[in-house]
Amino acid sequence: VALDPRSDRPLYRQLADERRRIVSGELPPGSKLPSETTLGQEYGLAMPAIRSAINVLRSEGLVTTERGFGTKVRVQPEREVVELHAGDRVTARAPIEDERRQFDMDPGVPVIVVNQGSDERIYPADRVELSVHT
Amino acid sequence: VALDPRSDRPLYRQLADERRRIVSGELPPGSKLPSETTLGQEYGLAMPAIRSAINVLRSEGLVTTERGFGTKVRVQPEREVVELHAGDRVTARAPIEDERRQFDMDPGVPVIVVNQGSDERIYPADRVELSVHT
DNA sequence: TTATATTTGTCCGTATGTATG
DNA sequence: CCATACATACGGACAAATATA
Repeated sequence: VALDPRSDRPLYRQLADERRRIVSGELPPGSKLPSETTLGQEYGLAMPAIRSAINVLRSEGLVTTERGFGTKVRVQPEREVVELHAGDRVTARAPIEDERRQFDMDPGVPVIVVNQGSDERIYPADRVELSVHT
Repeated sequence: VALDPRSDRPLYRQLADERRRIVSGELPPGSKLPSETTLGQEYGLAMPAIRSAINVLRSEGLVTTERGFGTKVRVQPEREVVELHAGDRVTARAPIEDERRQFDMDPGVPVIVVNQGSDERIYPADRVELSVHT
């Protein structure tokens, strides 16, 4: 909780280290973070530093932010099991804006791309688990 | 190239639409973008808007930025083919900072997680292509 | 080697708009 | 209607890394 201004690490990255509390489950999915102004007062930082830290957590898919409401720990959706078949090739990447809109994806969530021959299927990575048939 | 200040879409997102030039290949991997100050003059925007637009492209894995040098179209590494086996389960997500450092990953690149039983393997998504054995 | 200019990184402060409750 | 909260955009300042002369 103590930020060190003399450290080489920028303050907003030190603040983003509070992700420990999310990863560990101390802050459960759906729980609300303090507002940006509150965080600014608590840590003695101005808006830009606070927003940069939250941006880091958002790009890591750990939190979601809604305008006029606030930032909360992201709730993961149910995963649908998708069977892979012989010859399938799988990659993943960040979606471009069109794909994020099309699939209504949260920031920080990748897409999984499955190719078979010339056929290509795209899935939001947080809504599927690919499984190799036994 | 024409930004519309009266549009509902924020200026930095309109500017990020220039990603077309990267996706289409008009700007090939490795090519350098104009500096932030140059872009600001060209589009009549101040630094924050320019930086926000570049942030979007960076989080989409389309460009990389080096301090003191500038921003260039990201060069994709070679992909190693990794064979999947019966019972493997595959997901993908954004890496947290520790993982990005550990694997020396560019911003905007996800990790692919392969589980088999209690065993878990993690790969940088831009350096592998998973393949289901025929 | 040294020095300088360029370029991005990291903060601050402020103002206005818009969505939510 | 009002208060709260985030989104967008402007401005400035200094530091650090890189490239160039």
